[in-house]
Amino acid sequence: MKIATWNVNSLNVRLPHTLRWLQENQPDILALQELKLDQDKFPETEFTRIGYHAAWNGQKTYNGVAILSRQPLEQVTIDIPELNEPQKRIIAASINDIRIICAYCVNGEAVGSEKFAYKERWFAALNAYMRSELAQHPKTILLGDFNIAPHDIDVYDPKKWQDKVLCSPQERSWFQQLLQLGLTDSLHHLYPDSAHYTWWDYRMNMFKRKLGLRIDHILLSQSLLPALREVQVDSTARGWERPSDHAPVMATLA
Amino acid sequence: MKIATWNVNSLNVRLPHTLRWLQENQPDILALQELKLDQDKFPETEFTRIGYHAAWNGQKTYNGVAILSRQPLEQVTIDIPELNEPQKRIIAASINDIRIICAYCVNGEAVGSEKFAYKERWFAALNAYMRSELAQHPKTILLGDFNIAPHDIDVYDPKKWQDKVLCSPQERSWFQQLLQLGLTDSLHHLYPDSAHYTWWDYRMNMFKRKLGLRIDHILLSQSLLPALREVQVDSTARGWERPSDHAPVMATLA
DNA sequence: GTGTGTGTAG
DNA sequence: CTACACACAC
Repeated sequence: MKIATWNVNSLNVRLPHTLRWLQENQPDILALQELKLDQDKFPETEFTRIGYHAAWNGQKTYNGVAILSRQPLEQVTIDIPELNEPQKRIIAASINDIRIICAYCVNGEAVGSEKFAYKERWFAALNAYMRSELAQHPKTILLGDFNIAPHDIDVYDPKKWQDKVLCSPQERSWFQQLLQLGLTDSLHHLYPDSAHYTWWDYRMNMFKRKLGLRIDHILLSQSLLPALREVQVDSTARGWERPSDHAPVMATLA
Repeated sequence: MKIATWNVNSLNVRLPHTLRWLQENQPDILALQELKLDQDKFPETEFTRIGYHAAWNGQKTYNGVAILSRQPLEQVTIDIPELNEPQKRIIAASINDIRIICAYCVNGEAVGSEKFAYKERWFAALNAYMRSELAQHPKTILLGDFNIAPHDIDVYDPKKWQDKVLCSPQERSWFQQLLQLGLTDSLHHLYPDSAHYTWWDYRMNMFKRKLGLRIDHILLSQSLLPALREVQVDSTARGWERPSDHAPVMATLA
């Protein structure tokens, strides 16, 4: 089974990219973030036409997440119940016996900012939410844009990024607290010592210069970990015309 | 000699269109309107590279005019001297013994509006300016976007446009007052009874539906009129990708 | 509808 | 650098 995540940074702009990527990579499941389109603007038929079911949690301009799946989506839920907020960052669904949670985590702007304080509260809520999901569903996958680079190996210039947003010790501890619930960072698990970036800033030719961060992740619950075979970042999609600033990440399970 | 006019509606966006049109049509002179770029942003080398001299009167965001010519441009002047205004709507130059005045005339928004009153004042100033130019230069060509459809034949639906801006009796009288200085509307002179549109609103598929207006004109002084051979509107350029809403108009002189 | 500027967000 | 909203012009 192939399961992937991609922050498309506007599905309006990136619909052709998404369709092309699905056709070329044939994942069973694709989690999308930053749709940036309203609930009634989701191009469902474009995906059903090529054999994917879809569930989405849309919002105009900002955020917005979706799950595409070859198999039907069941028990679809949106948002974190405890967290009363208008931002559409979470959608969850069960596909066969696997619980999929697609997340677009808060960016946080800068360490110490108001948005950073919100990021902390948001990750605390995500942690509680995942504790509950894991209790209900032994086979759980949490994937999406975490806006956290968990280790220095995930950063092209760790010194420059030290204590900066996406890389700060606080954020990394929030990420570790998720793992402590019984989740495993699949790419890090397979390749703990190699650099794999998933996001390159649009500015200053960061992609051409291969200067990126790994902030998109696929986290597996313990019962799924033995099935893990491969995790790959498809950076070719970052090189397409008018690309997203993120590349898709795909895990293969036996 | 071939002399043309084109309102490109942003030379930033339409530079490729302009270069392509020059290559394909090889005019001796091309007058451009609505450059929408600042004086220091004009892409001069792009034109010199393909054999055209250029003079321009640039303005950020709005207006802006230029003259391109295979022969050198002399006695270049900008604006209407009498009219103290910041809008860059006029550039004039002498090419051999012909005086070329490129004009982007005021639109006027709606009959009776403040901008319409400005349009009246502006055309009065243009009239005085042209009287002076014609007195100095027997061979004179005034061309550009006049924002006036001189006759009902120049309008796809004269009833609908009756008394509307671009077609009102007042505006048509301002146009006629220009002709009374000794200028001839070259296209109307050759084809007084046929419809030739030069502008189609971007909205409502007006170009596909062939619903346009003739508001871009090439006016010749009396001494040039005997040399007039042909005037053509190149509406194919309006059908290109990401087109200007205006088509180029080209006159051929013996 | 298309363009431009400004502001916000990433 | 890219995307979006809004405002304005045509």
